[in-house]
Amino acid sequence: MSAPARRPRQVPRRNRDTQIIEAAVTVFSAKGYAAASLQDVADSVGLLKGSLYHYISSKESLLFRIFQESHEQAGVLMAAVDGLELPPDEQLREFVRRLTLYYLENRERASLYFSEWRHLTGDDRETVQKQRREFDAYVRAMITRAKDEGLTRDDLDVQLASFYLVAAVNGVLIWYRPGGRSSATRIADEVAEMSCAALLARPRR
Amino acid sequence: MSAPARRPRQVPRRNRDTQIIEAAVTVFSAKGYAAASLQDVADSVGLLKGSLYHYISSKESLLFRIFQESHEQAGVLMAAVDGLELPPDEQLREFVRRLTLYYLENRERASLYFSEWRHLTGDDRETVQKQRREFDAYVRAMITRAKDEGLTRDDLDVQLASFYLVAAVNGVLIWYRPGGRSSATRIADEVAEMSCAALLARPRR
Amino acid sequence: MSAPARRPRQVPRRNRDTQIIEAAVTVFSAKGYAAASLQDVADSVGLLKGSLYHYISSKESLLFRIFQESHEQAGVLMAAVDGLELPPDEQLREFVRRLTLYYLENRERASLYFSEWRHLTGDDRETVQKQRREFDAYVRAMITRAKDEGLTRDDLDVQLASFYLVAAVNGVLIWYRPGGRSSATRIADEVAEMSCAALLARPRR
Amino acid sequence: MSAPARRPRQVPRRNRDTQIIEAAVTVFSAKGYAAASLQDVADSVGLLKGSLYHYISSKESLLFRIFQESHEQAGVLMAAVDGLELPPDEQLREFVRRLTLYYLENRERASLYFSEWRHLTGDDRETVQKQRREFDAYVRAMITRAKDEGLTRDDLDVQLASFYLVAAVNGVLIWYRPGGRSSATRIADEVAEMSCAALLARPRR
DNA sequence: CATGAATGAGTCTTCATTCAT
DNA sequence: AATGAATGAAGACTCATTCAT
Repeated sequence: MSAPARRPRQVPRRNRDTQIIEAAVTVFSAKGYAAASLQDVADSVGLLKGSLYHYISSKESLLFRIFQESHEQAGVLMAAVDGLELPPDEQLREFVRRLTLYYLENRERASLYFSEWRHLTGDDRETVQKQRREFDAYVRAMITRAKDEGLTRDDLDVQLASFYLVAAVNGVLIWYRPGGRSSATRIADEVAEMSCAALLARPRR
Repeated sequence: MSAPARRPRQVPRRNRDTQIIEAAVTVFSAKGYAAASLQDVADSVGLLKGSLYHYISSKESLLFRIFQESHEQAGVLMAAVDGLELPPDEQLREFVRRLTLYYLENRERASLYFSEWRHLTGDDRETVQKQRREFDAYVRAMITRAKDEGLTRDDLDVQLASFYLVAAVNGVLIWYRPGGRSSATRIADEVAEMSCAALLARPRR
Repeated sequence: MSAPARRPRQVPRRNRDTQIIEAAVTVFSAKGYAAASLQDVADSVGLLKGSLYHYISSKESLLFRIFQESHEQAGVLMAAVDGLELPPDEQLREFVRRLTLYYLENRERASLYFSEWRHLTGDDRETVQKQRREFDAYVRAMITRAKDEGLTRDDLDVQLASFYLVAAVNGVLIWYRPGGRSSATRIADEVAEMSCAALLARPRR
Repeated sequence: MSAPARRPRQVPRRNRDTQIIEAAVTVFSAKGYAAASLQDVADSVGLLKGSLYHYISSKESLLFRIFQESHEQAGVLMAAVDGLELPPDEQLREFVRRLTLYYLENRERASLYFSEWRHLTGDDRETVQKQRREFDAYVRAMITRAKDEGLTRDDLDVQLASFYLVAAVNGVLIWYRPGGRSSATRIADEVAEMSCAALLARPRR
């Protein structure tokens, strides 16, 4: 009794919030949002189910927060690529390369972003859809610029091409399994190469 | 007398089995397998929840049957493409075109196949994984042949390229929304064009 | 079409009724009445579940009919033993011997009789309870006679002794497993020997 | 202040766990495990069906826990009898007496133990079967010892006799109804007397 | 902050029973 | 007699969420 009140947790308390989000990313990504339970999340941060509600307001809000993080990171990536001020074809290659790398390093988060948006409702859903449209618009603009400069096939359907591009790059989330023969950089280079080849006119090399 | 006039029930009977599978495809695809309930399926075919069990043995088995249908259809498609006996590059183009068309016409079924396999367990899961590996092997073989005949970049990573290809084509399931400006054939042609461009060396055109 | 209408079943139709009861005895005895399903019974006679209702009016009635058969057989046994007109001690031994043999030969039926009466309701239940009381009365009368003739301990509690006897003999239903070292007759003799020793005063042997 | 006045909840709390087990013993014993529902159990402890799962992990596990308690109590009983270090014949009598008393005082629990083990599956079942074999082995050893010291009939079949003994004593669970003419001790004495008479050679009295 | 007990609605599944054919 | 589709009620179990302590 005389012992000074000690923090009983050995787990460093700093940033329970972050811990919870990370646990949720893992759990949701492993089982799918709908099939995952908050119990799983609570278990993996060493909290009781009920205690989670000190940090989140609902299961859905937890998902939303994960999405917001992904969105921010995508924003950073786009800004960084823009900052390079490259010509459209090189920008495209660089964008694909960086996006691929980002995916490889954040597979769980990114997978959630593309497969579980369905489970958001109301405003959360609209927010995310708007953000996704912004992302698409960015890609479309980039390709449009390339086309305007004659770097693509003349008859390229920009909308279709940008969808194709995004899906092809996202694909890495599905098929990549860590520990394969190719390094992340190698994969990113290859994906960028193929994506550029798909969209751009033959470079004179 | 020779053919007694059969009252065709006003309830569109005849193939409850098929009805149920189709309803399940729609429901699972709309809400996700885990979030969808058999209640939803039962409602949409006009049966009580419990009555479904005359036709299925479990929710998972229903998913599995949907998968098996998709698998069979994919088999038909691969056989048809093989039957054309085309050179590798043209075979690739034709394969992508047909697969895209198939996806566009069976969006729900095909989406399930790629996003809900996680919810299969035991033998069902293994069966599906084996089938998926067969599909991948088919694609890989096709690309390998193209590479062997010098139709691709010399340093193309076949494994990586085949993953990329499959994902890019699958992508159509994510972004295509019916009623858009482009016809299905147009889309299929474009997707095939981009996919070939991504993988094959520049043809002399 | 020209072939004469044949009985399609290879299973000899004669006595579906009996078949069903026998199947029910086996199924109920294997799983317990409550846990057994009519599906199981139907399967094991090669009928559909719904078709059973041509032969039975309810699951409970099926149980009741099994009980009635057991009751009749017990009646036959008691009558046969009575017919021997033995002195009480020998009658007791003979009764136990024959009852034991009957149990060994009708383990499933007899087990049901002692473990599943709970699931009868209303009149069925009362009927069976009355029959059981008759059986008890028979045993009690036999022991009373033995006591009256000084063949038992003087202070034997007849009621208690008859319960004990019945339970001890019934026990064979629990522990006997066919294929053991002892023959049925051997077991019956031993059980009779121990039962008589338990109840009767030491014979001068 | 030193001992803050705790409001003892009006709901008789304190050991929900124990309450639940006891309610289950009563309910399972009254209706049979298979026919009893957790609803019944929940009702009788004043909880919602789903809330039971804070305390149990499944219906079967609840049954298993009941069994484990019975097993422990049987262990205590055997140890106590062993502790008396009696000669085999007196040990047998004492064992039967105590076991009978235990049964009379724990009729529901003990009945479950003998009639519902069928509904355990997997490891639970094996555990219980092993425990039952241990119990049988104890009884067999006791009778073997008696036989070795010439206290039984020379040709006694020990295995058969021990089965008979156990069944005869268990019988009390079936026929005893509280409130009868005989006290528990009286019954226990009588059962012990009859059981010893059944197995042992006639003492010189 | 954290607990842990409790809720209430919902999920999949089973099954005795009915009935038109 | 037999089928097989359908019912309706119930059962075990799960889970997001709340709240007194």
